[in-house]
This record gives sequence, C-alpha cells and structure tokens, in this order.
Amino acid sequence: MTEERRGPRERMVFSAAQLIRRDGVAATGMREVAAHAGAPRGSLQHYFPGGKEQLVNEAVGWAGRYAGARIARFVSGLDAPSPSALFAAMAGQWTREYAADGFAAGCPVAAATVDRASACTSTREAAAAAFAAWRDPLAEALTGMGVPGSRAGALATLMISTLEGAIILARAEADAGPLHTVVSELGPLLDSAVVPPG
Amino acid sequence: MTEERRGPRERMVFSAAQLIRRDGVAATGMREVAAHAGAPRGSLQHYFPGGKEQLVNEAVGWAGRYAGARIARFVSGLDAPSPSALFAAMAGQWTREYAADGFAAGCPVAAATVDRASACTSTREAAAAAFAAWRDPLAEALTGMGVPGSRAGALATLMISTLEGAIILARAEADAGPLHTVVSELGPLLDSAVVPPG
DNA sequence: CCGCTACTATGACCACTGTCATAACCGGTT
DNA sequence: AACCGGTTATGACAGTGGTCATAGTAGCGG
Repeated sequence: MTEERRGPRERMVFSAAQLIRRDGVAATGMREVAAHAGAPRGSLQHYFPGGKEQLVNEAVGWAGRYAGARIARFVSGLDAPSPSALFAAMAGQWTREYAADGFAAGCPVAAATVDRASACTSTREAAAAAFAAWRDPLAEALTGMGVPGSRAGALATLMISTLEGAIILARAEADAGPLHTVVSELGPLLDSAVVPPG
Repeated sequence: MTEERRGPRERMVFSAAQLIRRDGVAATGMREVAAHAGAPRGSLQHYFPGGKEQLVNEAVGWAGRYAGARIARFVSGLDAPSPSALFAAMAGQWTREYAADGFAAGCPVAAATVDRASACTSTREAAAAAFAAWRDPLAEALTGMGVPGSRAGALATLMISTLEGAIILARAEADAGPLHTVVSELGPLLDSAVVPPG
C-alpha cells in the first residue's frame, strides 16, 4: 500500500488522504502531512501553491480514482461474478482493514464532504467528482454482469451510499457488524437486477 | 425547529449539533456555539466543565434521541404504513431540508464519527449510542409493520446506513438525486420483508 | 445586612494553524 | 567559474483554538 518509489509530491497527496480519512480535514495539519510523507516542509508551498485547499482536493481526487480503479480488480478477482459478490468484495476490503488495523479510518471522500462541503465549494466539487469516478466504473461493471443500463447507475449509487453509511456505523460501533449486515441484506436485491442472458 | 423557551444549556447543545452537522467537529468553535445559541461565553465552562468533548458528546446524544423520536412521528404520519413508506419519509425530511435551505448540513452523528472516532473514545461511544437510539425504534417500527423480529434489526441498520451514505453523496453533488435513488431502489426490498398477517 | 449558590463576564495563556518571505542548496549547462 | 531552475530549509507572522483564573452579578433564605 505504501509505495516508496513515488515522488515527494505524490507521497504528500497520499499521506493527506490517509490522515484525512482518519482525523478529518480540519484536524489534519499541513506540517503533519509533510512529516507523515517524509517530505520536507518547504515542499508544501512549492508543490501546492494553492495551499491546503489544493492539497485536500488532490487527495480527494486521488481517493476517487483509487476507488474506481479497484472496481476492475474486484471484478477480475471474483470466481463467480455477480453484483452481490462485487458488493461483498467492496465491503470486504473494509472488514479486512478493520480486522487488521482497527477502526481508525474511514473514507477520505466522505470525510472531506462532511468537513468541507459547506465551507469550500472546490472541495465539494472534488468530492462529487471522486464519487463519480467511483460510481461510473461500478455501474459499468454491473452492466457487464447483466444489469440493465437503465438501472446500473441507480444500483451503483445505492451500493456506494450503503457502503459509506455502513463504514460510518462500523467505525462508531467499533464493530464490523454493519458491514456484514448490509452485504447480506442488500445482496439479493442486487442480484435480482440481473437480467438472464437468455 | 428553534425553540426559544429552552434554557441556555439546552440551547447550546442544540446549537452545537447544528454547527457540527454543518462544519464538522473540529471546525466548530466553542465561542461560536455560545454565540449561535445566544448564550454567554462564561456559561460554557459552567454547564460543560468537561469542555468541548462533553459538549460534542451531548450534542451527538441529543441528535440520536431526536432521530429516534422522529421514527414514531413518521410512522403515525403514514397513511399506508410500510417499510418503504417509512424509509421514504425518513429520506423526505432531508430532501425537504435540502430543497428549502440548500445542502449546507448533514447528520451530526456522522460528522462526529468521521471527525472524532479515532481521536476520542467517548465521542465514538456517544455516536454508537446515538445510532442505537435511532436504530432500535426503527427496528421496532418495522416489526410493527410485519417484519419478522429476526430481520428487523438488520433492515434498520441497512436503512440507516443507506440514508447516511445518500446524505453524504447528496451533499457532495449538491443534488438530492442520491436520496431519491436509494428510496426507490431500496423500497421493494424493504417491503418484501413484510410477512403477510395471514 | 450576611452568606450562599447559580450564573455570567472578561482577560490571559499557550499551543497550534496556514501562510508567507527569504535564503540556502544542488545538479546540470554554458 | 558563473549561472540557473527546481527544490529544500527556516523563521516569522497573524489568527484562532480550547482552557483556565479570576472577578463580578443576581437572587434568595436567614
């Protein structure tokens, strides 16, 4: 997960996303980001002349692209592709992280939205773009599984909404129960949207 | 919504919840809470000797009790009680607010979780209690509609998760679309859990 | 009047934030 | 050697945060 080969700029964006998803935007300091990335403090104003707002927005964008890229890998990793299996894989990433590292962190896009949506228009738009970068590949994957194009987008929105909410509940309860619950409860609905290929 | 009859202490808790759900915990200042509540600044340390942590926790608890109490009112307001209608009513409260006042605010419990879950154990526990105070009446309402007790809790968790996530997506997109989407997509699943009274 | 309690008022403190100004370094090219 | 753009290094600034200390007021029973 932590590639050391990347340049300091990309490391700072990555570190910002990590810290934001753990502590929120306001509680994450610029100096803290540089320290976490092992980057010099002076590089902050060099790479991010737009200040914290730019750094946060890039971290949110990175997270959205990351989530979108994960979809294809989840799909290819399924032995029996189905919407419910894909959703289970998406949630499984979180249950594994929570089992391994504790319930310290959530989704950085959600954190940015909660913290900055009403105060910073550019960050809100970055969050919207990140969710779109996540939803579109997801909807495409659903259509590839036989979900009609007219419903794929709506189901993708439903899946992301439910997952984001379950992440919050799981963190609050310090228990992965909500993640397991939504996977098992939502699965049948997702699979029922698949139109038989016949 | 803004009762002026309540004492300064309760007004400050209420104002804290309002500001938290708009700006997040870290970006909400104590002085700002007092000013918003029209309460003297000196009252903060008098009513909340535990400092910001206590104020935030009480605001979260208040929000949880508020959400739980709303459930009964939603149920009694439905002309044809059904799980999907209840869920639509819950989401409708948000779509109405967003249509009337813009997408400025989200759920204070979610904001507290995102901002403080990893930094403040007591706040995380307060959030968990708030979600429980919301989920339990919801599950009870579902059983009253014919949902088996074994599934009511899981469906309540699913409904809250999905609603919380849809709120975040709606704020990010500044569009109530996700709220409408999850209501229409989740409705059939919710109603299919009702066991016919026969 | 006193004493007591509940509440309010205000100023100070220290830690910390994001941002900026400025200077140094460092690997090349000329 | 000089020069240069791309980086890094530091220190300072102004603002804000939560918190504390201290003093003040209001009301009331005695």
